[in-house]
Amino acid sequence: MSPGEDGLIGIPFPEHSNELLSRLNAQRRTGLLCDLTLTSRGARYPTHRSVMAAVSLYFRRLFGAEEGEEGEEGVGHSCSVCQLDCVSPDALAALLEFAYTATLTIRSSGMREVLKGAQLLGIQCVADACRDILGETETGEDPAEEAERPPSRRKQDRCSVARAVSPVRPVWRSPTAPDTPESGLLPAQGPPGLLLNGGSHWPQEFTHRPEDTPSEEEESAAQGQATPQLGQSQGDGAGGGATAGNGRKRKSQMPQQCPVCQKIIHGAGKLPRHMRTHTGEKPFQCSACGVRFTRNDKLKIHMRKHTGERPYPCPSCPARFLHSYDLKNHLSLHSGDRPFECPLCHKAFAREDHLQRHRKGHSCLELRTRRPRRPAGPHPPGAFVQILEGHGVPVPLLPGARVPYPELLWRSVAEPAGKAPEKPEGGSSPHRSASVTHRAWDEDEEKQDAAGEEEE
DNA sequence: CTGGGGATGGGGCCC
DNA sequence: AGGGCCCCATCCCCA
Repeated sequence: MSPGEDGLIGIPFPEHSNELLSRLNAQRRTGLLCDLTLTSRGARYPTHRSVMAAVSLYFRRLFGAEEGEEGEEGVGHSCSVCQLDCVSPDALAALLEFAYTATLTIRSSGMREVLKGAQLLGIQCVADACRDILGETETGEDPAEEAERPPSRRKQDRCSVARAVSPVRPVWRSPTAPDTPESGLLPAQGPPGLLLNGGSHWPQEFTHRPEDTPSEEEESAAQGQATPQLGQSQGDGAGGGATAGNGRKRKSQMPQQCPVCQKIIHGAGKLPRHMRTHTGEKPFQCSACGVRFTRNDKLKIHMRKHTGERPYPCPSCPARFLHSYDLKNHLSLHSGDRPFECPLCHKAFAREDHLQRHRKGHSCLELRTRRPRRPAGPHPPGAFVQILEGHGVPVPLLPGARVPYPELLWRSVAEPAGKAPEKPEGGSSPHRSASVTHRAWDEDEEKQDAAGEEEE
């Protein structure tokens, strides 16, 4: 195609932020490029000013990185060590870990210290998470501002203005004045809580994730709320009628938001289970081999290895399985069913994940020049986007391969209106997705046909 | 590259 | 409300 002058093309790299953070964390661990050392009661933590300023309102103020303060000479320019004895070493370590990994890993017993540290440093989402877990509510909430918050952006609630007023002042040391702790290096108005007076621009800014790109979780949450009747389709049509037919009728009540990742967890009592994915806690230990699990139902299945129990026998052969879904997969072998067809090369798979793998890899390089007019099999939504994603961007089309409306493809990538590939809309049961996806497919097909006819 | 088994995490139903 | 149990989707690993 001729990119020419018809506008900008935005190619998203979803992994970039993770990789960036990961590399920054590696730099922190090795001390590379660290220009700030935090200390607490003798413990020293090398870190990066820019990261701390990005995650902490306190440091942002301190370094003059707050919006509109660029002109000022932030105190941080002359400081390389920040003594934070008011925050316990463990809490400080946890907060730093959070800053560089977006995951807070702490013991329950240390929660209060972390909360205190998060309040002091103006790391509001952590403070909120700790408060949630501790069952506390933030004091001094301004009902007026609360009412102003758009209800659809709950995530921002986590980033509300820090109002915690702390009497504790961190102590600064500078290489030039190592022994003059409070030598005017503190922000004029002290700790972050004191600095703030309800500045309304701050909640938007203070977040750990890009604001404009809806997260997976948000999307799924939004989807769940917008179309609850679709969300229950999980057991409806999973290939071959594996379900007993009674179906799962409705979302369970009480969806809860994870204070760490903001994901909406559905089902009463499921949040603690989810939280263990963040904390890494594995309270369920196998008495036979000592392997630990985050969930007791997983331990129970694990125990089948020791007992030799394989409760899912294949009716057609002697095979027995540990899991019901293994049997389900296995049964498709007997039936010969291959309901998952690659829309590019039409190769069929018995398992959806195998199709996904096939499409993600480079195994499917054969682009059809013309699709069947009304495909019999299911076709995932955003198939064209996946053409691009499957082969990297930009697309190294095979010689002779023809893609009508290439700009359409680019636009699909640049403006992923429906977050195409990760999770096929409305689940992935082939029968269900067929009805959902045919529309998108047909639209594309019409355009494609039109283009094709033009060429002909 | 594909087939197959296993692991992990989320959701629904039930108690 | 919390937890047990089950099913599901997805990912990883190995042959």
